[in-house]
Amino acid sequence: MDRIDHKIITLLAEDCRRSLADIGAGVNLSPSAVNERIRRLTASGAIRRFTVEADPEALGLPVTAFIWVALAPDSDEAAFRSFAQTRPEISECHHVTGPWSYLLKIHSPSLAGIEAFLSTLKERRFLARSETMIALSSPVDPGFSPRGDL
Amino acid sequence: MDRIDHKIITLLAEDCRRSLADIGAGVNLSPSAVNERIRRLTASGAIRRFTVEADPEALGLPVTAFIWVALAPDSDEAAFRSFAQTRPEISECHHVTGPWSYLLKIHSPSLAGIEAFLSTLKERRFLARSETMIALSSPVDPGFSPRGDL
DNA sequence: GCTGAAACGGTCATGAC
DNA sequence: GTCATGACCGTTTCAGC
Repeated sequence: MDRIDHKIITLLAEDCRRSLADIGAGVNLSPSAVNERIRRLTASGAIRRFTVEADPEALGLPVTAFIWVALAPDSDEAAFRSFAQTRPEISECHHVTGPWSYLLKIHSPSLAGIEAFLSTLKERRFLARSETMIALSSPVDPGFSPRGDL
Repeated sequence: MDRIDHKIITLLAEDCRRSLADIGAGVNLSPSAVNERIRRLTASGAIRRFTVEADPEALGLPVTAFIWVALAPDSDEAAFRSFAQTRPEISECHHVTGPWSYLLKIHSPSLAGIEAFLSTLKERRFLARSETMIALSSPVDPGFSPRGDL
């Protein structure tokens, strides 16, 4: 993972469809050398996946919400984590320091969808308490990259 | 934006390097028809960009932090927004409901980097107050897609 | 939106350093 | 071990329908 690998990842992040020749011109390497580096970066996990950033609104998900979750004392934390991984509306789930257990980022078609999601958390007895903040606008946002089939 | 466009975006999100023929097989369309749809989805902004998801740790950014920001009463909010857009360590910036003005997601090489970032916010007189939470682990996280040159 | 042909680009074997 | 060259072949692209 040297400076060249770094540059390659930056170039791919901007546009992962540029040709190996283009990238090679940017890092003074032949297409095949670039290809080999990309193969290694992908194999090592430095590049997780080639994907598209979509506009959540275009996908019918105009509401972005952040939910602070305090897990119920008797809840199964491993179960919560796998729950989070299987719900496509959760685009992020972080175990964080501070008074809350987890921070979730949710994409939803409507506020009613957020309410329904909170109901699900309650039904499954994960929640001790929670706090929800709605994103009004997002000057910087990676958007949405659907995991699974939505 | 019909069901087929939706499916195409989902398939591209999983792996945007699959061939038009592969995608076509998944949606019962010819490669050229798929290509035309992708072109339209990109032109309309439904697909923002073709990119790679990188592992922040591999890029030397093992620390993920969320910073709640309350803007100083006399601060220039437009300036804060463009500041946020130009700082590569900010991977998300959301204007949110609730007691705080903004939520930032930061990738940093170290805790010292977070401290330095907070100092910058103070120096620029953006901050009334802030609260920082460090991500301990992330069961669901899109990772990092470098904007700009880092 | 499909078909078919042409241009392009990714891939891999080979050889140099 | 890493990289460049060049030929092969799958893929994208575009014209015509």
